[in-house]
Amino acid sequence: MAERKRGFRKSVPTDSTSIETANKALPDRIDETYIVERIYSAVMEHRLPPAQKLSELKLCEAFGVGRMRVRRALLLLSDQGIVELEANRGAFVASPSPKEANEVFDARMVLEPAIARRVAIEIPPECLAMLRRHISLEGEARESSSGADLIRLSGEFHVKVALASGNLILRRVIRELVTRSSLIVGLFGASNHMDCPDGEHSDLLGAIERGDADTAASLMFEHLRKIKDGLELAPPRPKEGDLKDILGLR
Amino acid sequence: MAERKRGFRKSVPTDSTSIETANKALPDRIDETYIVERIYSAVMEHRLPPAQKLSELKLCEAFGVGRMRVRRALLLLSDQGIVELEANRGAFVASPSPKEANEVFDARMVLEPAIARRVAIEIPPECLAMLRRHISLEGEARESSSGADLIRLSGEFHVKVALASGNLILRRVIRELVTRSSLIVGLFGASNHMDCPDGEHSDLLGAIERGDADTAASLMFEHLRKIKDGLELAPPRPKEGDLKDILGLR
DNA sequence: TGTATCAACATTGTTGACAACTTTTCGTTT
DNA sequence: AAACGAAAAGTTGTCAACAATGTTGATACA
Repeated sequence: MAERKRGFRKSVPTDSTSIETANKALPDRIDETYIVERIYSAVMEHRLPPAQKLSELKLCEAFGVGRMRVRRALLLLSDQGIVELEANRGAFVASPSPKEANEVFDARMVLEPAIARRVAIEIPPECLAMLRRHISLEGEARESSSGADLIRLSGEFHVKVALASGNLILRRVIRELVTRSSLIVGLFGASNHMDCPDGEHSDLLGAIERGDADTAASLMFEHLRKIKDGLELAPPRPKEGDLKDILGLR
Repeated sequence: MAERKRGFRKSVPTDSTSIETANKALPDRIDETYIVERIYSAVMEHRLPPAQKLSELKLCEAFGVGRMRVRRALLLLSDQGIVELEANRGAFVASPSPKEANEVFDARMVLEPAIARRVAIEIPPECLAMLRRHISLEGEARESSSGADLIRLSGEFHVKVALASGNLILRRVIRELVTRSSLIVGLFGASNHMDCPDGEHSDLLGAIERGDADTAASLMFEHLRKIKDGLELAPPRPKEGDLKDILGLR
């Protein structure tokens, strides 16, 4: 995760459990990481749609910082596949191709079961409690049918599972993939949008709780497979310059 | 891809700790990623030691670019834990604490067995061949006792295993961790430096080849554990402000 | 000799101006 | 009216000067 030591920042909410939901107190010193966090959150909550233009000027105004900070934040985001930088054209929220979408879920299906297994083997009690609380939050959001919250919470669950390993590197990796998944679901999510099917998080946590590593891993795998299968990734939609393909030439 | 090749390659002053070994052809347009790649390589080959200062000016001269490019590259590297930025003091090659070292190997021991398992289940023949060739290169380096090569090759093997999954995200994650491991081995590597014990890569590849996923995963795990156990992580060497601990105060 | 202080120097952080490029607008032509 | 092209406007990329901070070395003093 590389927490850089930037001078002395007092109370940057780099917090690790709650993932920066919304209007929080501004840190007294805004640096790249803060901007990155906010854009991360916006993407997770589907408030920033894929391909959305991210104008430097507007971001400068929004955050009240100079262009340099914004450009650095965008560079970091682009390195993580959340944003795409096009030379002389600017930054856009990433709009993953079906191929990339496949790659993201493929990676998740390799990595997350392993993390679930590890967490099932050894999890601190307070993390168990945290995950349980989180699931009940998901339930509430489902009841009150507050879609935005549910979307965010569904993704955050996976991040928190990774966090329960106590390893911030794992958390970082999963967070990146979950955020990209959020874009993917926004693009290819089927009409019957069952993002994270109801009881599955709960089942997974149950396996973790009783230390059943194999089951935890396999539940995680199946859970991800289900989400992926719920996507409509069929037509490898053209991305750029593939007009000939569309028209059947070539 | 490669458009035009202009011949304005700037002369490389080859500073004392030459980051530029000038083996490779320079791209006609140097961007952040190129600089990042070169520093990655230098770290992997132990040509850049931990805590080495990375002066902006020297990097500018070395790569023949403006300060902006260098600063962007350093930002990316710091985000990946390869470089540490200290406000108003500049960039230094990261010098992981024992705690961070633990975290890196911990993450690897979770992720890489899962990748090995996946690769064992399905690997393209040409990747098998590539891995086999790689191992024979390692053998040669071991014979001719060319230490630098062996160090680099040992790390690269793990990256290539990840690459054999066909998933570039996995490759990227592992590459980052392997590079950080390279720093860690440089710092904590025991006197009897058996970086990647002789036959283990070969054994692992054998399991992969015959599709024995469980064995592949467990060999990878044991392999990493052995490397980690070979480190001397015992005394949580102070990093900052822990002077009191050293002096027994507090 | 060793330590504290301060000034000169060196490096990094930031800002603003300008250049390069893209997009939009608008007038002209077919 | 549609298509084309050129000027205008807007955005991004680059650079250099300046400000802020850290480092070094010299001098004074105990």
